[in-house]
Formats: sequence, C-alpha cells, structure tokens
Amino acid sequence: MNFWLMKSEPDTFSIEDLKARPKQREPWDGVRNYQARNFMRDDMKVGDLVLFYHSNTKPPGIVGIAEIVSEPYPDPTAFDKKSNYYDPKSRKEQPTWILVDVGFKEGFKTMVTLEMMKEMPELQDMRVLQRGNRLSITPVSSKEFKAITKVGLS
DNA sequence: GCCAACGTTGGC
DNA sequence: GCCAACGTTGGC
Repeated sequence: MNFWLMKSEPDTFSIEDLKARPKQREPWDGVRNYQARNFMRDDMKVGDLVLFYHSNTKPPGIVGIAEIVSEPYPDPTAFDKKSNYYDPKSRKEQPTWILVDVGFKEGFKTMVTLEMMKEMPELQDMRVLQRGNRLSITPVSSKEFKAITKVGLS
C-alpha cells in the first residue's frame, strides 16, 4: 500500500465537504499538472491512504485521512466548457487529465500544521516541506504517515 | 498583498 | 530547442 499527501484549498473543497458528501467520496478533479496526474494514473491503488492537506489557510496543515476509492478515469471537468478546469486540448478519445475518487476516512483531533511538521525530525525529507514545492499530490513514506497520524489522532 | 519557485507558452 | 514572458501556487 502507498501513502499520499493531497492538497486542497478548503474554500474550494475541504475535508468537511468530503465528509458531508452523501457517500463521503468525491472525484479529485481539476488537477492540471502532469506529475500529479501521473501519480493518480500510474501509482495510486484502491485502498491507498491519503493525508488531506488544507492549503492557503491560516494555518496550513493536515486535517485528516482519506482513502483512494476508485481506479483512475478521465476527469470530466476537462471536457466541460463551463468548468474552470476546462481544457480544450484534451480530447475524449485521448483524455489528457485523469483522476481518482477520494473517500473520507477520519478527521484529525489535532490539526498537524505545517509549522508542527517542520519541527518533526521524522519529516525532514518530506516533499511538501521542501523549498518551493508546489505539487498538489506527493508520495508519503509509511514512516512519515505514521508520525503524522500519531500526532493528528491523539 | 508580496513574492519566490515553478510550470507552461510561444516567438525565434 | 532555447529562453523570456507570463500565470499560478501557496507560505508568509
């Protein structure tokens, strides 16, 4: 099993929004970065666990755990002219943008803020802590996942 | 609101 | 294929 960190701006889509969905699951649409797409398309498996990260908030940080609940499939918003994520270059016969569905798993009792993460020795190699990293989806090691959930769930 | 970092675009 | 210009992300 693999572990991931997925960022979302809570003004757009928060973990509370995910929890409030009827089936507590949601297509992770709108990713328009090739590296992030490749992670979803090539490396994610149903059952992988996800650290749900709120970005552009005060403070930013991880607020809970989600789960990959679908195989990869084409992102429908890329074909929707009315969507902010519309991409005229993506063809239905050969879709450029791929997503997976994400399901709610568990909210943290304690938010693990970016500031806290920077202080944790286990996390010093974590992608999201590296300078200038803007990728919205990054792999997480099981060691990192454990360290973060230990703090978040207590 | 600022701005560094990074990805993408497009002229040449 | 290079690279300047531009747009976006996201912490601060």
